[in-house]
Parts: sequence; C-alpha cells; structure tokens
Amino acid sequence: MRLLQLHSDFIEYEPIEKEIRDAEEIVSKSKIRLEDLVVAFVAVEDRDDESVVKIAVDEIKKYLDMVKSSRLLIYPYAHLSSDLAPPTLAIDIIKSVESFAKGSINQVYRAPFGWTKSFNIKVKGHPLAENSKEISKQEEHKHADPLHREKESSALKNEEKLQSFWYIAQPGGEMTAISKYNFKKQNQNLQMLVNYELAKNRAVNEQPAHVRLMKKLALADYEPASDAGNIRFYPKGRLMKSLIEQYVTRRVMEYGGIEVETPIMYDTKHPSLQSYFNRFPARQYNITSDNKQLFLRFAACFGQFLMAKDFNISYKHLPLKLYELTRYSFRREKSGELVGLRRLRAFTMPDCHAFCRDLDQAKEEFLKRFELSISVLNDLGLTIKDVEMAIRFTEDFYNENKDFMTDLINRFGKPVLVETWKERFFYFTLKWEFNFIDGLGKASALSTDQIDVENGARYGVEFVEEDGTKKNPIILHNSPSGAIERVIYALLEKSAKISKEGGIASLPLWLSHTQVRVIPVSQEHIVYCEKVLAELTENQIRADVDDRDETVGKKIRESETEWVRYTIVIGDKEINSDKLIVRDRNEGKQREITLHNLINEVKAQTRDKPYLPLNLPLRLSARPQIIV
RNA sequence: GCCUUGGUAGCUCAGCCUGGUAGAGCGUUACCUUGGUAAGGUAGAGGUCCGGGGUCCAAAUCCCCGCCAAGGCUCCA
Repeated sequence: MRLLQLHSDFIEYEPIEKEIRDAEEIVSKSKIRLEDLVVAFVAVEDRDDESVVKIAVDEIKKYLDMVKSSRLLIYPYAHLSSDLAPPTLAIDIIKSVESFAKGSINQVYRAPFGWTKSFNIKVKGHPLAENSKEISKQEEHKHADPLHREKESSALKNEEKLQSFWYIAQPGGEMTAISKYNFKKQNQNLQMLVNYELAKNRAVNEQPAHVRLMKKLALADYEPASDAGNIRFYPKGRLMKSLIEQYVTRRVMEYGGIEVETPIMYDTKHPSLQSYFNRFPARQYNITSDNKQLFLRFAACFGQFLMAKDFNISYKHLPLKLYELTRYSFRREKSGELVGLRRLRAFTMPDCHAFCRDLDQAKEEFLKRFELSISVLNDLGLTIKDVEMAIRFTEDFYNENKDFMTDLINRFGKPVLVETWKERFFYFTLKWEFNFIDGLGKASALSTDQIDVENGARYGVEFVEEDGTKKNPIILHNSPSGAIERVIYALLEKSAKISKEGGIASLPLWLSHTQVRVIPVSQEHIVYCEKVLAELTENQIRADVDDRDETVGKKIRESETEWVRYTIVIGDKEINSDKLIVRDRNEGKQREITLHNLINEVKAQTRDKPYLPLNLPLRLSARPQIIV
C-alpha cells in the first residue's frame, strides 16, 4: 500500500464521473470542502491484504498526533502506484481502513472510490506537512529494527549516505568518539557546539543580547515594511559594515582574489542550475518576470562558476581565485528561524572560489586560506579563543589525507568537532567552519572553506592540462569572515559577554563610529573645539563635537553610553594650555595628553585598517535623532 | 509552518485580571539656566489603545476572526 499524507489548510473535491465500472455508488455529486485536516492519499497494491489495514491506520494515527490534527480524509488515489490491486479488493481494504480509523481518530472522511474527481488542496508549509509511506505485510518486522527510519518525501536525501558519525579531534590528530570524550572546563564552548549540533537542546527564553545592542548603538534595526530578515542599517551601522567589507575585500585581494561582480538573480530553467535545484530542495526568493521564473542568488557560487566556464583556462593559470562580496545573498529561511543579525534572509557575504588543478594544489591552497581566515577574524576582533572549529568530511577523504587533516587541526590548536560520512552526499569532500558561540549557547558559522569535487563538472568549468586534455578543476569555497552582518552579531555578543563578566563592552577602535568626541564646556568654547576637530579629521580620525545646549555632565554620559572611546572636555583651561584632559573609556578614568600624542595613540591602534570619514554631521546639534 | 508571548504617544513601557475621564519615563518644542567629567529646572505639544466583528447602558480592558512582530521548536545544502 502506498500512502501520501498531507497536512492541509483545506481540500475541496468534486466527483465528476465514474472512472471504472466497479466504482462505488455515491449519494451526492456536490462539491465537498474540509478544513484543517490531514489528507491521506491511498493506493492499494497487488500484494496487499487485510493485514496492512492496521499498520496503515497506526501510521496515519501517528502522523496525526505528530501534526496535532484530529481530522482525516481518506482519498483513494490510484496514481501512487503502478502495481495496483484489483478494484474490488482495493475498495474493501480502503473501507476497512476507514472503519478501523474511526476507532481512534475523531473525524474520519472518505472520498468516493473509482471516480474521477477534481480537487483543490492547500498544503501547510511546515517541514512535516508532507509524508509518504510504503506499507507492506513485512512492515511489522521492519519496525522491530531500531535502525529502520521513515522515508519522507520532502527529504530527497539518501539517508544511508547522510548518517553522521561524530568525534572530537585533538591537536596531534587523535580522534575520540563524541560519547567517550571528556570535556574539560576550557572546552566549554566546544561542548556547547556539540550540544547545539547533536542534542538540539537549546531552549532559551531570552532575546539575544546583540538585538538590544544593535538598536541601542543605532547600528541596525528590523524593517517592518520589508520582508522579515531584511535589515535596515542606520548611518553608524552602515559605516561599520562598510569598514568590515573594505577590510575583508582588501585582504582577499592581497591573497590573490580577483574581484568580480555577478547578477543577483538567475533563471531557474538554466541547465546547470536546474540540476542543482533538483538535488537540493532550495529555499530561495522566487520572482516571476514576464514568462521567466527567476530566483535570487543564495551564494556567489553560480555567478562565478558560470563566468569561469567562459574563461579560457590553462593549468598555468591555476589556482585561479575569483572573489565577490555579495550584497546581497538571499535565503528565504523560515520565518521562525530569523534572529537579529545572526540569521537573515538578505546578507552580505564575501565569497572566494579557488579553481585548482588537482587535489594536491587544492590542499596547499586550502591551508593558505585557513591562515587567511584566522588572520582576518583576528583583525576583526575575534580570536581563536572566541570560536570553535568543526570539520566535516567523508571517510575516504580522511583515510587518504590523514597527515593533511592533522596539520589542519594542529594549526587551529584546540580540540575540534568532527563529523564524518561513509559516502559523499554533498558536493564537498572536506569542509571546515569556525563557529561563534553566543551567550545563549547558540552556534553560528563564521569563516568556512570547502573542497568541492562536483561543481566543476556540473557547470562545465574546464582547464587545459599540460598534455592538452581538458579537465574540470577542484573548487574551493571560502568565506574568510562569514557574513558581514554575522561578524557584527559576533562582536556585539562578545561585548555583551564581557560586560556580563564585569568588563567594559566595546568595539574595535577602527570599527567605532566616533573615535574621539569633543565636548565644549560652554558655547564660547565651540570655536576652539572645532579647531581640534579639524586637526583630528585631517589625521583621519573620526571625531565629532557635542555642541548641543546640554550640560557637560549629560554630554559625557551620552558619550559613554554610545561607547565612544575618547572623550575630551574643552574649556578655558585647555584653551590656555597645550594639554588636553582625555577620558579614556577603556581605562575608565581621565588623563592628561597633548593633541599630538592623542592622534598618535589612535593612529597606532588603527594602523593598516581601512578608514572612512564620519557619515553624519560632525556637530551633534545638526544630527537627526535616531534612537531614544 | 507549529507553539508561546506581544502590538497603547516618536521610543521604552504601565494600565487589561476586577469594563466607567488615556498614563509614566525618555525624546521633542518653548523659556530659564552658561555649565568642568555619567542625567540642571519649569511649562507645553503629542493617541485610529494593530484591524474587523461580537457582548454590554458603556470596551484599551471581556469573547471571536484576522494582520503584524519577537522568542522557542524545527531548520540552517
């Protein structure tokens, strides 16, 4: 017996005419509408007998409980099988299913057997809404086997290939099965990552700290007029984001990345993309334009692969590295999955692909990019201490590249989470990522790299080998920082952690909106303040002056709550001497310094980092108020 | 999608249980104050109590339907 269950908002059906001679007689041919129910499409197959009835009803009942529904429509649907039972037997079995189901299910309906029916159905969108089963007489034995798992139509996955084995690998290369590993105190975050990945035990009832901070610091906010997960960035957030974007781009270009730009929407009917879609039921924004079905990119991969396909590449050009910073990549994550800046539907992703000649070259390049990623994160204010690494690979890859794997783990220098598969299902054979663990124990991937052995051929990317033959390259997929929004999330969450432990929450100076704030004691000092301001600005330091008609105390308080690192108060004393009194927020106290030395101090801390001027009026009285 | 919580002034929220004049703080406007390292004072303006329906003499408040959001579940190739 074949069973397809759909959790539906409604179904409407209307018997049109008898399809077979043995069709049952029906009372009325009028249209029937049922709401909020499970529709079970049933096909009775040749081998079936009455013994499948109980099994089928048990399955249906289990499914109804799972989706918390108590209304069932049994809908005979021959098209589920090509091996149908004779109609007379089928109708008996279906009727048995109906009467048996009535014993345990509140409301049971059945559509007539043997009729052509028109129907209109709306299936709910949740992951369990579609469920397909094949029921046979041996089903009961299968159930006794704990390894037996259900097939779900929505998962096109080959589950055997997908079964994961989990380990902790330590520097040196030793691997311990996760159940046997003893987590030490310093590995708390790794343990949280393991919990997050495996135990799925992460119920918390709090708003993440960064959501409050992104609003308080006037960086970013939700945009109610857009789709959820599409964030608005205020001037301060935009500036911070621009700086990170410029920094990451510069580092990738120094590494050898060639910057390109690719479209944000693609035709679903394109052959390369189509085969990708068939394999991975995607979550993307769809657009219909004229007669085309387009989707918004969820990564820079397609654009770069389609571009590389048209290149004339020799082995001498490899590794060839293409880079794009996507603003945006889109993923239509389910509404409930979206959180602040952590998980969005539109995000900015640095994406660098390296096309490599062979595995040896890919491995060599892989290590370079690993070092690049660590260095980039470090400069952004996130060290190895702040992240946990996960490595995922196929067993074959591991067995053939043990030394390489050990090298990778040693470079990280801490125990890492390992996930392995017996066979390759995804397009990569090896993947690592750095996960940031936030104050609520949630893990989010930042930097990542993958060895892709599949998409070269899928997209028809080729290079000419030394002997003149054409080959598909191995492709590495690296994002040295992860999504820019997510970097900001991690920085804010890290600050919140520090603050919770009694420290001073702050952002790296080069990413701070205002680096120095100048406060006049009274209106008559403003002119002098602006001179100081001009000198700071000339030296590429972001400084502003609080010329509003407020008391000094209040201005200082606001400077502190805005996380401004250096605050200078200027009155008669300062005008008549060459010394300034600076309030250093990191130290929590004031000290005397000359303007020249202050400039040098700031420059020393922001050396080699991008600079952008303030994107708001330098006088606070001229700024619109953005937050409370 | 499901579960939970929420939607009241520009912002953050109280009021709702127990129906009867629309509230506070911050911000904003005006005036006073001209200041020295974390909030100076006084006065004013500011409301479709998310939308629709119902109950009631009377609904921000109770009931029903809907919309939107957040958090959780799930998911995260």
